[in-house]
Amino acid sequence: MIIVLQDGSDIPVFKQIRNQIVMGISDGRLVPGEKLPTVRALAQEIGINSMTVNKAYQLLKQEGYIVTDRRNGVRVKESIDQTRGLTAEAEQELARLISEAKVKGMTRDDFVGVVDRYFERGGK
Amino acid sequence: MIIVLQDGSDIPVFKQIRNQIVMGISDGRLVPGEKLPTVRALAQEIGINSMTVNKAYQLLKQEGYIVTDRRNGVRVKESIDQTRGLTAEAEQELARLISEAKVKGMTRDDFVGVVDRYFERGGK
Amino acid sequence: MIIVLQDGSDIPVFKQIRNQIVMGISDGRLVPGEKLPTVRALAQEIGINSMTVNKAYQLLKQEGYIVTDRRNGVRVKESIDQTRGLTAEAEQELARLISEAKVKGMTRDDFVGVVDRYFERGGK
Amino acid sequence: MIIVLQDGSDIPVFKQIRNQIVMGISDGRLVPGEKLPTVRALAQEIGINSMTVNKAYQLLKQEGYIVTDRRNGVRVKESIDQTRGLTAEAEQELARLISEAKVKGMTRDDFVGVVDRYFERGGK
DNA sequence: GTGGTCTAGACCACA
DNA sequence: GTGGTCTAGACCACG
Repeated sequence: MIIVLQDGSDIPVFKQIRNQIVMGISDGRLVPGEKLPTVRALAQEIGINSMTVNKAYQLLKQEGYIVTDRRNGVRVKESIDQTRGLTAEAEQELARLISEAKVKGMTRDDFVGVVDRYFERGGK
Repeated sequence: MIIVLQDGSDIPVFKQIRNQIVMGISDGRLVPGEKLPTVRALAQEIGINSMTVNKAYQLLKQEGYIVTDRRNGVRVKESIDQTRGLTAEAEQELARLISEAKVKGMTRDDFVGVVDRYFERGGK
Repeated sequence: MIIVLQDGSDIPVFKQIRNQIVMGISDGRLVPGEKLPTVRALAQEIGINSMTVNKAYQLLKQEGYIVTDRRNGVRVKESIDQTRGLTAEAEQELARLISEAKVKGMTRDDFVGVVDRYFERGGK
Repeated sequence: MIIVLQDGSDIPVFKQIRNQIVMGISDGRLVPGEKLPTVRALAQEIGINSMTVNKAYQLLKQEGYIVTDRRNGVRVKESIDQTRGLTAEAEQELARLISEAKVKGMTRDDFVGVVDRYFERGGK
């Protein structure tokens, strides 16, 4: 799996990495148990400092998406918690996106159309 | 309309103001043509630096949500562009939220349920 | 409030800082809303790098003990979640401590005696 | 007695082994004089490097929980020191756990309730 | 060789 | 001036 960083983005690099890995898991490009690149390898591959990669991995670990282990390196967690709900933070973001959609005249069906487009993407 | 700042939020204050005004327009608490408080008045009301309010207004103006006028002060724009589409940035954020929902086991219908909950809120 | 680092400890510095601040809140030496030293100030005071202090503050923020804000600096959170329960991790540690106590012949009352000694310490 | 390693734990493997053996002695699953598996046997059983098992055994020996003997292999010590006290390190950890409990609103009785739950477990 | 920690510097957006 | 991010290097315990 390839990580692509946006250059002038206001999203910090470590969060871009985190986001892309979560999306990779979501759409099946990364499968449970799969080994991720080592901190150093990924850092070199995308040309950044290894502490930044480490920060991304720490975040993913804390969120329960991966496990890190000196023996096995870094792996996608076998069983990710199926809470079937958004975090409060994510829901708030969604509410904002919906507000912005409405203000530009999008109907509920317009919006759900976009949702469906992304929902059908990738694994399952 | 009342602006409420979250204390320890990681969202910058100027963006919180901007977001709340957009949401106010979206749900009808602010109507086209309605006069907004002056920079100084709003700054004092919520107890922050007026530079910060100014920044929020500049952003809203640039995004086409409000118009400023030396005579009339700041008003909600009469005709906000009805592009009926999300910005590329917003769509990318939505894609990320959907990924996170999927990875936690939410189905398309679960997600659309949340969308509907927010869509029915407020004006229109 | 003074932070004292143990030199040869196997507990990382950032965690020592985190622990001492939590204990400070617990025994009333730090009160809700109280301002903590800035990242740089604390770093200089205890003679370590500011990134290490930052790491400690990030952890405390994530755990809900403090709020950080560009306007106000760092403050003890006003309302810390009163879950009235230990984390799974903490409970596991306690279980281990109890095992070690039992194996050395401590009775339940011996152990509760030690608990009481610490429980009565500091603000309620 | 079966040793189970936690996959993504931040506790080093050798310490996990040490802890589980101490807990085994504490709750009676291992009795004084009982023979433990050889380093090599245990290493193979749980699928790790024998250096790691060796490290755990060395630690247990140094702490006075087991004795090693060229003829008899490794055995649980017949008479473990009944100091009836916690090590300074353990007491410090307990103090920290109590702080964290208090800060989350646990009362002394709440905490002692958890202690009792674990104290009644297993032998004695 | 791995992840984890720490340092000494630097730059940035925010307020 | 504040927190937040990032770099380039280093050291450590673990396995």
